[in-house]
Amino acid sequence: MGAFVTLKINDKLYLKDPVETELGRKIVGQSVVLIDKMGFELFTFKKLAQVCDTTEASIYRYFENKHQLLLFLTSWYWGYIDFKIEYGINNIRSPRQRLKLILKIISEQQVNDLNGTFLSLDVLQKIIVSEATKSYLVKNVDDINKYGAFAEYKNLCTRISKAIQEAGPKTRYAKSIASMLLEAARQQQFFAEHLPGLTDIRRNRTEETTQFLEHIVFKLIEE
Amino acid sequence: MGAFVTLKINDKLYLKDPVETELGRKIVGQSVVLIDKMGFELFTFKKLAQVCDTTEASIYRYFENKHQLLLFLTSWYWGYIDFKIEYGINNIRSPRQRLKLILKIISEQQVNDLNGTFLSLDVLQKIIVSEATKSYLVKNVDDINKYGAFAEYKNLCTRISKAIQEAGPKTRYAKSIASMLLEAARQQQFFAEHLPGLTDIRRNRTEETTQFLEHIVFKLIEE
DNA sequence: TCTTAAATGATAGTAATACTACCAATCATA
DNA sequence: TATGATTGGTAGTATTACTATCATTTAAGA
Repeated sequence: MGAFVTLKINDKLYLKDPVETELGRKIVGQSVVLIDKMGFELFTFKKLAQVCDTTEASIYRYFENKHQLLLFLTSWYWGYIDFKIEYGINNIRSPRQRLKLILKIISEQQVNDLNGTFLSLDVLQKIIVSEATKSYLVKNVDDINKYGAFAEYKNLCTRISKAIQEAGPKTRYAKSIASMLLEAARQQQFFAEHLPGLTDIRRNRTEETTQFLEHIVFKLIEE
Repeated sequence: MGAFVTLKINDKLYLKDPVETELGRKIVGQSVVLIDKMGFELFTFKKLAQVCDTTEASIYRYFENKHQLLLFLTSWYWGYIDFKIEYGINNIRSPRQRLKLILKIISEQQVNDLNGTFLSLDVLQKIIVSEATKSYLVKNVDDINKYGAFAEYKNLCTRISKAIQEAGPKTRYAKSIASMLLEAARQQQFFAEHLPGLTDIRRNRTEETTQFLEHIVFKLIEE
């Protein structure tokens, strides 16, 4: 896969499609590195312009502001994960096995299989862990939701919810369980790294997060 | 309870204890209202000074910056919740009933039983839902964690984790389950309000969140 | 009551942020 | 060769996030 993934992203998530141009891809690629380095709060378009050898004005031609860029990045990531799941579960018969694979994909360490693409998946995943919730925890969430800014995330959540229902048709609260798992995957990873007192998962042990998710999901589903 | 709750907060969470002075209490009380109104990103000390009829400089005498204020508010809230749980489960014999009460307290709509106090609990709870994760999702999380900024949250999490162990001694991943529940309580509430496609809980139905948490926790614990 | 220290007010100033506007230069294409 | 799209470069503005200084008020103790 990797090199030939081209995700179509909601065109409200940019002013001008960054994937289409050299500069656009550079902006997106470098933004991931920079946000990872300094955190979203200290990240600015001015600093991004410097590392891209371009100007602030040029970046503003692609994205209205840094929050829109964050929406773009998160949507891209969730779109990628959703694609990976779709591709992966395609030929798996057992609903329980499908669910297992889904949990693995949403919680495992992503290796950079995007050779030749404009962004490195492993760094993107790092910023997803610590910054993705900021994409929706904003005052104008309802406005940006209206034009479909969270479509990729919802798709993914719906897919997981369906997989839960297939593995356990009588399971209650399937949607809530799906979103809880999706959030928990990142959250427990963050806690393991920074607030270890809040989790049983150990640092740099993403496989333990997968195990945790499996453990709870198979107790929650009901046939 | 209410009127006589005096929580001792880590003194690294302020420059000068706001609870001690008239102005300090006004700052804290109004900050909650203002953050609720405009969201944490648009909230500034200048605007806060205006509604408090004071100056920016005076506010900076209490808090280093708005993030420290957020840490203060969240710590105060978790301290309060922890106190409420301690007080509530005191005379309950059954571990399962204790656990039930805990889930209720962390997920139910808080009524403002703090008459005569400087802040309104119901509004504080609203901002906890949408802003609390921002207290730890910052680049310098490790530094602020070192001086105990998250002590109240950890205490609460540990208490819940223990309650889980008491209700189900063989339960695995008790800490992770505790933090997951604590986060899910707010998260599902936020989704119900703003992104209903991600949850089974309906708007303004906090009792459904409680039911959801109960449903899953009693499937997860093992005797 | 006088004195002193603490708390607040008032004002000013600085560096950085988050943009917007404008025009010139380049580049691809018809 | 003309045209339009893309980018560069510069400038400017309002706001943010502070810090510093000094005057005034208030509270508390001798």
